Amino acid sequence: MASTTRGRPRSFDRDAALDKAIRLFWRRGYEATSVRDLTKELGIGAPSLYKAFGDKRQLFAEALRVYDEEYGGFIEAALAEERTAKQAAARVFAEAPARYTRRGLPAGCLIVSGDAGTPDAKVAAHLRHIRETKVAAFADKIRADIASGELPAGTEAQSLAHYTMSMLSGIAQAARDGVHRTELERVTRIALGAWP
Amino acid sequence: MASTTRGRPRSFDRDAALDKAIRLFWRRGYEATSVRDLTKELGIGAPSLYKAFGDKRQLFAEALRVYDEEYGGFIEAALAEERTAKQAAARVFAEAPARYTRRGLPAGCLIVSGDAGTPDAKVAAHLRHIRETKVAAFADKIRADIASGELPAGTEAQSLAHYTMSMLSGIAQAARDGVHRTELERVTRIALGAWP
DNA sequence: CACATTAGCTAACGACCGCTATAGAATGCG
DNA sequence: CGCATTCTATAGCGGTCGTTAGCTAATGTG
Repeated sequence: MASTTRGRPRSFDRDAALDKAIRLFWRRGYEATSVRDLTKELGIGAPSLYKAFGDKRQLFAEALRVYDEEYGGFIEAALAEERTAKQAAARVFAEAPARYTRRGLPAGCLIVSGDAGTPDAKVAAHLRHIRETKVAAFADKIRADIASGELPAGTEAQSLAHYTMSMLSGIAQAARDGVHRTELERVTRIALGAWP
Repeated sequence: MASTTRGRPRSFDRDAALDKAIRLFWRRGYEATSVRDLTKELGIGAPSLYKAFGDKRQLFAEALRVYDEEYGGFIEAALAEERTAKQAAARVFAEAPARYTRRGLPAGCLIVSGDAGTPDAKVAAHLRHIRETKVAAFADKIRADIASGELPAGTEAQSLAHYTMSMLSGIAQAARDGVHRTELERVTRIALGAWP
């Protein structure tokens, strides 16, 4: 019992459908993406969507998780792989403009703007939590560098982390407004100059 | 003809109602603010709202205009009143954290996030245009300082303007996430360090 | 007073929202 | 085959969206 393959098999590729949902949420945000939009884009009926993904909120949560792994996870990668916090910041600042303006993908960042204008408090809180987690991770790496003497003793870790992530939010928003990659790269080059 | 006071007089204060509408749009954005929300908050019926302000889009446009004069115009003021672009940036960076976290007012900035998540292309384009205008105004002042030798010859005016305004977008978003004024002030203090 | 003019109220329109009951189609198992 | 199980398609639920028609109320003008 609790067998694996009983009954009629699913007639669509769940992963491919999820990827399409990710792009739709990415482009329009949670609120402006309707279930009808999703069923149309995914090429499936509403009941199939609900069977496969739960409800709209659960689908969004899963989209967020996969987005963060596949598209938005470059921040965690930089924090993990670079030796110093400043090198991580430099790498994030170098990569973000391209990430936020990829051809064939929506501009900006789902985690920055996905909850924009939704009255759904749970969705907004979820995204805020993800953003806060990223700030905290950056602050941790900064603190480690302060402790090791890599960064000056007076450095305000939390504020420098907020600075860096706010800068990313800002250029993600600019990307949505149509600012080009090369210009965003000039902006982040300036931004790195504020680092101690 | 085209007389001033004919017919039944309006039973509510139009300016006060507009101010309430501004705050509602500011808090929730264009899309998430329904006409019903507005009529409830403004204490008037829907037909009165439509008579006094046109439709929802026109009301939003008027809210934007007045917001920019009363709440968001500190950027233009700084550009006009400060001698140098850097002094203007310093003033904007000093003022913005308080502006974005005023007690009794919504957090963040209507012009930054008012169009968030709306499928209404006209509304989005309108706000984008306002944002672009502000970037351009900043870039103009930077260019003047480059011409006068106040700023180094190699300074990228457009990018420095984008940097400054993206930083403001970023902290406006952070303010919406609940980051406090004092922390935002530390962030903008860091941000000013990137200026030449 | 009668009348034109303007505002307010009730109620509703058609369209869309997220979601689902119901019935039929496709599979594995016996 | 017959049957349980699982997915799909149609159609529609109750609710909200922005907006407005139709009527009443309140004003200035004659």
